[in-house]
Amino acid sequence: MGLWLIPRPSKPCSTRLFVQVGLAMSILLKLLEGGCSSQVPNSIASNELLVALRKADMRVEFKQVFDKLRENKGVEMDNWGYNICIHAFGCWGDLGTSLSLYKEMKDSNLESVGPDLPTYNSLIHVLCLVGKVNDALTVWEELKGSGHEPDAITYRILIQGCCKSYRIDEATNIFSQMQLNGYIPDTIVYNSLLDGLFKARKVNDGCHLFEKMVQNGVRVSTWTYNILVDGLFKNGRAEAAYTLFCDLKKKGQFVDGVTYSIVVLQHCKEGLLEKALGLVEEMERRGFAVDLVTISSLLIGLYKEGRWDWTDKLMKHIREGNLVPSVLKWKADMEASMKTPQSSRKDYTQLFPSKGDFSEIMSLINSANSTMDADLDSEDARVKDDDKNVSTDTDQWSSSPYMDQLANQLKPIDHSSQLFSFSRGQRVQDKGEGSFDIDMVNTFLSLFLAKGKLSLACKLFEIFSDLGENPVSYTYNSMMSSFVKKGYFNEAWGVLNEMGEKVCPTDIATYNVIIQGLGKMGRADLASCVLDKLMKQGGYLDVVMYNTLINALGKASRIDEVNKLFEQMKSSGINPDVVTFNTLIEVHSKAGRLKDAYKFLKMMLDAGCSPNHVTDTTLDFLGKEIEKMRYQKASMVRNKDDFR
DNA sequence: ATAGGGTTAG
Repeated sequence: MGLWLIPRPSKPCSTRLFVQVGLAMSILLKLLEGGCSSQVPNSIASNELLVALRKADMRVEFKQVFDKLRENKGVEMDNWGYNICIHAFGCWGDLGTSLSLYKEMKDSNLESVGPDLPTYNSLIHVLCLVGKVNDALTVWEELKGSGHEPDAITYRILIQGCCKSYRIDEATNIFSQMQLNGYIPDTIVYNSLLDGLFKARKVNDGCHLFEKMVQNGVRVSTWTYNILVDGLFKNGRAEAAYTLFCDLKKKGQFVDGVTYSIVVLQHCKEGLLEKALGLVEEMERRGFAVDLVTISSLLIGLYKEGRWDWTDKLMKHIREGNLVPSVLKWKADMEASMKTPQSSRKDYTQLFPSKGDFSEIMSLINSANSTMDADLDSEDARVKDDDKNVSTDTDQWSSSPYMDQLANQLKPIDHSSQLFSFSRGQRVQDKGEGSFDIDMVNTFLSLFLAKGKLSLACKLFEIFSDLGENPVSYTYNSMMSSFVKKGYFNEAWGVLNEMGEKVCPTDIATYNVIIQGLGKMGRADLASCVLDKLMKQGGYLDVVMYNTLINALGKASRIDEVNKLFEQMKSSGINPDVVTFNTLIEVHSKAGRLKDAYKFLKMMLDAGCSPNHVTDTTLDFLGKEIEKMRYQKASMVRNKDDFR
């Protein structure tokens, strides 16, 4: 008892819910034990409980009930039960269990048990969640030809999966198919696609979709406007975004705490701290919660401008709740811990045992290799399976042979095949005072790192590791990124190593840092190697990844590859942004391809992408190069004249 | 179920 009464910090769930779910669970377990006379729970009761446990993110308890049910004392799992479990295990990253449950459903002797459309929807969802969007799409294709009609849920899951993995053209395509098949996309589907378009830097398409949404009479929500405001800001349309924000405020609708948070962040980024604080005061006045995310933006803004004294102002503004006081207390505690020289380790270089040179990267590449080989093996297996099906002609008809194949090729414990998932770090609300909350650690880490205070960052890392807190991928990524920036490659690979040992899920940012590191080490060859494997495994590239790669290749004077990658970027449905263009202009200027550099400048302006201060410095350089070139040409002409 | 912070360019 008591185990499930401890609230999981990841979701803002009420303690009451935990108590209720916990009670329900203890009753059900009692019934299953046969401890309560002859009462036997039915499947509906257990399914309801499983759903509740999943929603409350109570993994351990879910597994407990699941295991009990599987001991097969009285309750048979029905289709609904299977579908709930497939979905739940997938949500928690356990693709293996989901797939074996599917297999079990197929092999079941019970007439009433077998995969149905909800099963396939769950499986497709799970594949998308663990980042295997290619597999999800294959299953979907097979499903369409097997007599199963995809429903609105199938379409929603696929569109969301494609958007999150930057397969924006696929997403748009499925969106049209959905409408052709008579389904009217709802607010959620529109919002998902809208966000995907903005994240892929397709501002015009995004705005167009929004207009279409309004024209078609689809209900727009606060989320829609938040996506729009954020999307405009991030795509260089700050003025339009701010105007929209003000209009919405005037109308007094479609504004919430997140809307303010978005605008506050942008102000902080532009160094407009007073305006940001003014907005915080306003949101407080209007009763919107100033949460940890907003406070993080403010803290980073304040610190970058060196204005710690303004935290008093923060205190004044955010009276409600004890978030600011506890954040400040957190900061004080942290600073106190940093002063005490309890460290046995002398300096940060000893923090991460550097196991040397390229071996980690090579093993990374090798592991990518082996999973690729496994895929090839399974490809063979598939061919063989097909042969078998034809020759033996058993009644092994399946809605999705590919799904069966995925389930069959499964190893008992299969974490290796997972590339990276879309799950971001867990959000911690408020663990109480004096605790080192990972989100705060991450915020302060990036503060220190941004100021180049590596040793402070390492100290913090050390303190909270010693406290037994678990770093998340973000923590590792930002540490690695800073080491790479400073040229401490061994330390960076050390972090990568530690990350692997802690089985911390890698995300796309991890790969971004690796590529960045390889580029800085002058190993663009390895960078494109990593990229290659990534693509072959069905991984995806985001805007940052393309930009990092273009930079790495450019610095290595691999201009042809740069241009190839730029084409690939566009054809895969991702629009270049300011960073892309700035990088392209710089790289081409430095390579002496001044005409090309100019071409990209023109392309940038034509695309409606406004230059920023980085563009200015790059153009200065380009201008000087052009000047030099003219001078050289002129002197060449002079020389020729002299010769005559 | 869908949105906001902390990782890319000079």
